[in-house]
Amino acid sequence: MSRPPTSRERILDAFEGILIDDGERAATLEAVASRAEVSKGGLLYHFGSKDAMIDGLIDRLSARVNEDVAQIRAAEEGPIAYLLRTSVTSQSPFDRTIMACLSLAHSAHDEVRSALRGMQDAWFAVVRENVDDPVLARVITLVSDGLYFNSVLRDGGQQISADELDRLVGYLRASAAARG
Amino acid sequence: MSRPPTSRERILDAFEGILIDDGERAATLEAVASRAEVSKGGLLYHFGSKDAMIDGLIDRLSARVNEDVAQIRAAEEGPIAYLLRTSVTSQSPFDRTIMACLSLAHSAHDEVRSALRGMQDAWFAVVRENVDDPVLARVITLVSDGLYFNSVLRDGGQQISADELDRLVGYLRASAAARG
DNA sequence: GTCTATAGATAGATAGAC
DNA sequence: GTCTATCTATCTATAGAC
Repeated sequence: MSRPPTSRERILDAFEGILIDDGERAATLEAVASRAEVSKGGLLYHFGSKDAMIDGLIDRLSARVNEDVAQIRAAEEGPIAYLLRTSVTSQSPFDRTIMACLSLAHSAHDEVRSALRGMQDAWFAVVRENVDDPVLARVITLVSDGLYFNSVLRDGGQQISADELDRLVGYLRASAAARG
Repeated sequence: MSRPPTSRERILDAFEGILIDDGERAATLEAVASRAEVSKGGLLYHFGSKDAMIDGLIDRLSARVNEDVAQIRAAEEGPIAYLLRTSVTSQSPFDRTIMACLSLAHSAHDEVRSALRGMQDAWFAVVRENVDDPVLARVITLVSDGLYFNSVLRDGGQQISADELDRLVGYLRASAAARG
């Protein structure tokens, strides 16, 4: 387990880091290579073009979505609580991949948006397995989306507090218990 | 009223259009100038730098937020319904300004994020004027944020349907009537 | 107030040595 | 598998004519 990361993984980590910290425009091949501590030529050996590097990030997102859905299903506190708590950015590898893809979503890259829609659809499906009322299920997934939206605009310190998140989770779980 | 738009306004419109259609990277001075049908030099007479153009967009956002908050307060169907219905992107000038600023929010530009946070805070304050329960008020504004989040990932055709939006509005208004 | 021309920096990508 | 050197295109911004 826990081998030292390959160059390929370090490059994707660096790409994510620059996208999160400084946005899409800053994520040049040179900047990514420098942060990953390889040369531009070295980077281009692993990803033959910038588009190929973006495809690599999309593949990583898809893999992590699948792991996440399995964890939502298995969560001890229940799927609603797990989904909402993990929607407040915690700097987990999965969160970082989501935020990085989000910063690419506005560009012409349709594949990134499509992968993020797939993530949303998977989340809605898991919630529906546990919430009969489709309107309430939509409210829950939209609150989750709203928490991600806020992560884009607010740093850790300005995010929703643990207390308020607890009350939010309690409110929506109670609604689900009462209505569906 | 309804004078022909000034060059300044046409430049901001073009800037928004490119940000929405093709993302931040496509919004070069040359592309904006071309879409606004002025030369690069002509653009730089009105906005001395790209940062100045972004500041112009932020000023436009702030002005339109103020108008919107007044309209939420005056809305006949009530503030909750008005806020949620206008959170589904309708291609109104205000929506376009929001989506354009959103595509800049991931970059280093802190002022853009700050202006968007101000918008969210103003919305939350208006909702709180009409919803006593702070948790429910937070749910409502997060659903609104979630709808904007979805607008980034989905075109008009894929967005939430009018029927589902009606059910959503009905559900949250009923919750507010029952609890606060 | 709008234009053309151009400077200076930096982008993505290729070639080829090691 | 990683590097340096280099090509070409494009970016932001300035200068100065009209």
